[in-house]
Amino acid sequence: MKSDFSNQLTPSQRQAVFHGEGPLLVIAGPGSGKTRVITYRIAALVDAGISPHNICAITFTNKAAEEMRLRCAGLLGFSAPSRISTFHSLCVRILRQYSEQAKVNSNFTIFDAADQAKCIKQAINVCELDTTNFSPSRMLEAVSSLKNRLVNTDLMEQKASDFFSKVLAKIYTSYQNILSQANALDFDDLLMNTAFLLRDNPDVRTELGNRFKFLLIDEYQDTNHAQYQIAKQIASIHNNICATGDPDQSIYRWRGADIRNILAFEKDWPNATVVKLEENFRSTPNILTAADKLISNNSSRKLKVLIPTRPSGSDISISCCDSEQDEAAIVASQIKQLIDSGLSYRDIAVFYRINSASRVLEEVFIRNKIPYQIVRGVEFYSRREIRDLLAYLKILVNPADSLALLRIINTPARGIGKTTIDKIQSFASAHKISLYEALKLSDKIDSLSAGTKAKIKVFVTLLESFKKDINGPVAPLADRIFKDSGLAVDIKDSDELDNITELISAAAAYDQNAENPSLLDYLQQISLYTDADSYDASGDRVALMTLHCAKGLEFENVFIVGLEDGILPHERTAQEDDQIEEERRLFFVGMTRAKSRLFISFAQYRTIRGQLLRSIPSPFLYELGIDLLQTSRSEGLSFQDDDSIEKSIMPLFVPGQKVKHKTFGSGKVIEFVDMGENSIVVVKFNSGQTKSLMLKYANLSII
DNA sequence: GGACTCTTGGTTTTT
DNA sequence: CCAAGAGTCC
Repeated sequence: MKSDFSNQLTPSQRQAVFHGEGPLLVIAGPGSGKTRVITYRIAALVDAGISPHNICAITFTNKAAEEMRLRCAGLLGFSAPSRISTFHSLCVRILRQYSEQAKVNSNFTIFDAADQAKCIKQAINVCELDTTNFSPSRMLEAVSSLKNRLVNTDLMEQKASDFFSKVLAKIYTSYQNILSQANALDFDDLLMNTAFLLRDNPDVRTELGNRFKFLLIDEYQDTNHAQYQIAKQIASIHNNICATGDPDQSIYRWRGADIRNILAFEKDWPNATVVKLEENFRSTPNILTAADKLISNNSSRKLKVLIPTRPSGSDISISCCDSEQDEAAIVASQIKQLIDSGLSYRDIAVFYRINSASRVLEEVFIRNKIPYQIVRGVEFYSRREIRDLLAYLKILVNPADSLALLRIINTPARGIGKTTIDKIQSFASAHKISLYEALKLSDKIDSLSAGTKAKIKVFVTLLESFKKDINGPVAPLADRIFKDSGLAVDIKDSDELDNITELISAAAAYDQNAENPSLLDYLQQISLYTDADSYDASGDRVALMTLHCAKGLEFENVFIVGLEDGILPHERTAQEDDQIEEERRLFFVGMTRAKSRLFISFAQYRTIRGQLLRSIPSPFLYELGIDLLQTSRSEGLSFQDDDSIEKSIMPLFVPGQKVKHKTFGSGKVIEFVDMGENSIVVVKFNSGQTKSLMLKYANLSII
């Protein structure tokens, strides 16, 4: 078998694939065949006599895991599968298996963002605080960051010294209480609890270390502290850890990812072998050169070169558009040209910084009959009708999940309204029982009328009647609940019905394919599933997605839209240099997805929250080392040739010149980019902010 | 109890 | 601009 693929690999790839025991770090640039190396490494290990059961590979997304599983099965000839999954998925399985030591109930519900939002609001209320001063999203972010850094509530309460930390500790504790009452874990809990489980139980650590004798982790640059600890604990038993990643592609710092994990790998594993994969098999030199110029503006990085292996290709196209509608139309027409030249829609992707940017593209694509597919974050499972049906399933598995119960107690309407629910809730908290138990005991709640009690009884009987089927396949149960609960009658439009049908057929597929199918496992797995995982490359459609979603993918032709200051880099990141660097990496990731052609565009006006605002090209554009004016002209787009008027003002804005701006105050010119009428002045204001301003609109005065 | 209107506030990226 | 929540009316 070795000979089967060793000749398909470069020397450094071969070194990584056939590396035996001991820690291994693969620093791999974009398009270097990193995923392929991991896949082959698994095969090579099996070839060398390691049982597939003893291999654990961790990918960044479910989609990546699925693909790797398929490829491995191909290489290994469908022998027993290795454990290939995301960190979260792995943790769910570990927590279920060692629920006792981890101090959780194995039938826990996984709370998603919407559930979390409800819980944090409740927690803020319980603490008698105001959600205007302590905004739910901010507090949730803070709690999440604590968990990612493995700070539990006890530790936080000890450590909290200042006012904000004390408040946060209080909210954190009551948030955790609410979750534990519902027998629920959020995404971060999955990691934190697993990390603690491993830390506090040497037996479990040894057992898992022996089970997963080889641990491979992809996208190591985007692991957070909790994930880092989990990996370290498991691998500490045998040192057979293989991490792969690219510090230049770290784009999840905001989610707790700690780039230091990959930078410090050699310190953590002193005898580590380091393999660099610098050859790029994906993109043309034109694209790589520009991407390299861009990323070299980042100061905190491990120097790495991109070695092109492909022949030279087309220039990068940069389009200056009037508005976002104009931009979408230009993208559409460029796509049509590509199609006319014989390419397929499936070879084209459009990337944007923020999800909301997809709307105008969709509208224009529909008008122009361009088939497309939006690869979005979570969408499908957050649809109302889907959540309703899933809530029925959840309450069957985990009766403590009051959030699910509250969702369906009167959906479809069955005459159990707010007043009744309030009464049941106070009964439940008075007797320290769950909402569902209180429902069952509704006879004992004196304040309820006989009619209401009867309605509750019908509802409880309905749920109980579903319970006898929870050990069977999921799809028939879901179908039965949909019909018998009355949800089916409530369905208004055909889209909703389509979604339900899709859910049920997905459940049927689960019943068929899962290793150990059960309703509990199904619910826990789909909680980790996102629409990004549902990207289907088989359809002949243009893929639309955020730059974050684009990670790990590649396309012949890539469009990146909205290269404007405030969008990419996003204005919320404009404050700190390291955040700007992450935005730059994000753009770098987007660019390096392109194999043959790269189209970049920006609009001069953009409607933001209903307001038409003037926008300025992204400072990143000037870092690409491309003559913007020339490129744009060659595209025949809206750059104007007549720049004679502005030329005369130009020499005034040389670097170092002090200027004054109406809103930003005074500052110093750092850079002047001569683009005639569209010239840009980069000014560092005394406030500390650096802004790129369009000369003709900025109304700068010389001081 | 439920449907409707009005107001307010919030606006990045996702496992 | 949009979504969520409060408030109002039947």
